[in-house]
Amino acid sequence: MKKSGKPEIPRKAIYRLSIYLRCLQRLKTNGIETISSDALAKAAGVKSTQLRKDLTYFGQFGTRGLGYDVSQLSGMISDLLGTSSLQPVILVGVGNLGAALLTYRGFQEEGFEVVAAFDADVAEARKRSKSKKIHALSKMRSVVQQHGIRMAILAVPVTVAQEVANQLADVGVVGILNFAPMVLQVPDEVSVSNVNLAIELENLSYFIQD
Amino acid sequence: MKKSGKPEIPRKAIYRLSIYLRCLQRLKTNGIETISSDALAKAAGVKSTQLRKDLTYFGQFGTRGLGYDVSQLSGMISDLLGTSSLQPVILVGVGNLGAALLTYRGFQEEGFEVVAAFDADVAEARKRSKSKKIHALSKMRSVVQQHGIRMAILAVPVTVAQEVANQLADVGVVGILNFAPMVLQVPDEVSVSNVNLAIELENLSYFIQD
DNA sequence: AAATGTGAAGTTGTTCACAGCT
DNA sequence: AGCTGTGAACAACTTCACATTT
Repeated sequence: MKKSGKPEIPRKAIYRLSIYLRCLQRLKTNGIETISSDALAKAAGVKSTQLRKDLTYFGQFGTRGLGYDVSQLSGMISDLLGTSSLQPVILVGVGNLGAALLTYRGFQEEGFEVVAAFDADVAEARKRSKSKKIHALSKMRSVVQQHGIRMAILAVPVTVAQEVANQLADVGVVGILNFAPMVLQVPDEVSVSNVNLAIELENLSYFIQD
Repeated sequence: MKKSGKPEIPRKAIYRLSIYLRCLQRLKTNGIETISSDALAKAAGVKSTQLRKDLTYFGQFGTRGLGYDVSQLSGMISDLLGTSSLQPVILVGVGNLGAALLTYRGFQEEGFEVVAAFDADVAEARKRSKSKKIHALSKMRSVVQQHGIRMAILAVPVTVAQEVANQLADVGVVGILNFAPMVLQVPDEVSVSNVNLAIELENLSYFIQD
């Protein structure tokens, strides 16, 4: 993963900010207006000093003696992360996993809209998903340009992942959430985040050994 | 995540060992018998010194001037990770995501077998998945005991995730791969690995800002 | 010559201790 | 009194430099 603009906030802090945001959103839903670093840290599963340090990387939002304004803080974090407005994304590869991700509501809930899906075999893909958004790979460029797409979810087989990643970079996608179990080679301006379910399980397997 | 037995290998090194294992398996399939730390590191997307350091945390497997024996090294790593024999796991929560994970072949390919799935509403779950493995939550204990299950994939709604996690811990599961977007509270002997797709996307969103 | 293994140096991330607001 | 903000100490991880083996 590469960072372009502000190199100052640690990668891990960014990750935790997303977690804080999730917690803050729940608090807001529950009508809670103010929260201390201690309570929020507990909800997020981190130490309170770490939470405060993470926040000071990009500003000062708290009131001493009182805590943080839930709604203000969640606004600041989502501004920073770039999710304060709905972001359009595409999904490439409508196999088992891809079809499931198309129906997954979690993305929409957190501010991402899957505006289109692509597959090498549109007919087959349509059998797996009732979604009307499925297009041939050749349509990628026009859809990306039309919607101003910057991010893609890549759920194609590992054998074609690199090739499709190249195409994505070529049509102007700069962020790839990669589900293929391999390390993608991409141009500098493209960031990749990897999700590998088998590796997660394997990891767990190590940690549960006596 | 908690570690019980060997505290000496860094968490991050364990994660990378899984990646190396994936690469080694591919090499083995392609009939390659020997590989240098440099080449393997490149395939895994890390520096070669890091790879060598990671390996020395649990032994010495290379031949100077030559490199590593692909098949021997992959054997050593999967022994360490505890995936050298097929591991039975259960899946809890057959909603959108859960149903998809049931059809996902990646787990089987990496040495995990989903032997049973559970849902609060078996009838509804059966509509989403043709799998014959779907049971009521109440059957968890007997299945876990019968198959000697130690790991579970948790894909239930966030509202019931903690409750189901408690049940899992109660019936003797010690490893949970958690897809619910929240921090689970579990007993010390239970390890949790979190996968949060929305957070991954959100993260990416930060890194692609100009 | 080619490649591994490793102590030491360097870097990054986390926690502490406490100063400073409200 | 309660809680945030932060420099400094600490811990974890990564990289370097090079000795060592085949």
